[in-house]
Amino acid sequence: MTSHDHLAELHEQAADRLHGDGQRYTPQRRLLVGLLAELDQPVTIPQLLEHQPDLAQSSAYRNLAVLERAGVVHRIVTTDEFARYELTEDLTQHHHHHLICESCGDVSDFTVPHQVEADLEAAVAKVARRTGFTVTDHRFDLVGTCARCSA
Amino acid sequence: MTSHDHLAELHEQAADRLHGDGQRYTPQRRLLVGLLAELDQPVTIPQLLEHQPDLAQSSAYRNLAVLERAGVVHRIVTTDEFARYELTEDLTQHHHHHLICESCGDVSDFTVPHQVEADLEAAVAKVARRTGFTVTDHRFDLVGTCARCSA
DNA sequence: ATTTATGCAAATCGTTTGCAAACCT
DNA sequence: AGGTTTGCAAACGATTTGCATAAAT
Repeated sequence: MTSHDHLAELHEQAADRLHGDGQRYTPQRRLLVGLLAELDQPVTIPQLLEHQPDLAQSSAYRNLAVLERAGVVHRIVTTDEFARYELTEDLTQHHHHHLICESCGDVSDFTVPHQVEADLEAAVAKVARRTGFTVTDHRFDLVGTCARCSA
Repeated sequence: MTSHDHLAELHEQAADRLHGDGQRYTPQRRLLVGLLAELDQPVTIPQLLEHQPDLAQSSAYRNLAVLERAGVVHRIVTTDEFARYELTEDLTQHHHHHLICESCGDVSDFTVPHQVEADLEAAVAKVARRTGFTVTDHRFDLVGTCARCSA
């Protein structure tokens, strides 16, 4: 499967989810999805606008909110003042976690061994049972200093 | 050891850390530390002001920032618009994680079995080695709906 | 034609900051 | 006195919203 096919499939899935939510897959929404796929790491809205200066800021906020409600993008809040957006895990095919750099604010992805992930899941299930909390998502993020900033 | 002793020790440790950072342990800072100890869960500044309406909002923000720099409190950002504050783990003696309710915004603590925590630590160390990232903190939080909200 | 999306500018709201009075030491 | 902390009100800045225009169906 070529990268082009991947992209085509991604857009198709995005369109499906938006339509399922009664929304259109407009050119600008398609553009945002394409950008997020290309950048392949959680990005802020200012970063998106840098790549695409002709996007209106308010429309970017609005469309990312629409995409989030439809389950196409995921919004993450770290430690700084900007929210970051990335494609949802089930569109990118891999469950991952985040390395959050407190110095430059950058966020990158990492994965843990399958066994560790399975243990985490088991612990989550137990906590849920014990507390009556309904878990929809878990986050296992590392906070610190990235290689570039500590150099 | 009585709860009174606990509190006295807490204040002593807080004072030490502030002094080590060249700061004073003023009555208002002591009040904030006492409140956080009493509430025993991450709270927003509006919540703190509810409990202590005579606190000036700006001073609360400023003093919590001072306490954070001195390592007495920890600031956490969840999914809503408010930052939350709690005493740092080494002052409360137990490593814990957070249950974040997307419905009411409430944050409560939970712990996982020691073995799971150890596996996590090992995975963290491996990722750090592989990526050159210096890890100062990890967060393992569950996002979902609390028992009260799903009732 | 009617509904939905877009872009601009203005509003919102948690948080930060300037400044003068109160408080240490 | 000299430096710090406090409280008020004003400023800040990321995000949201009102409204008029432009697409889309």
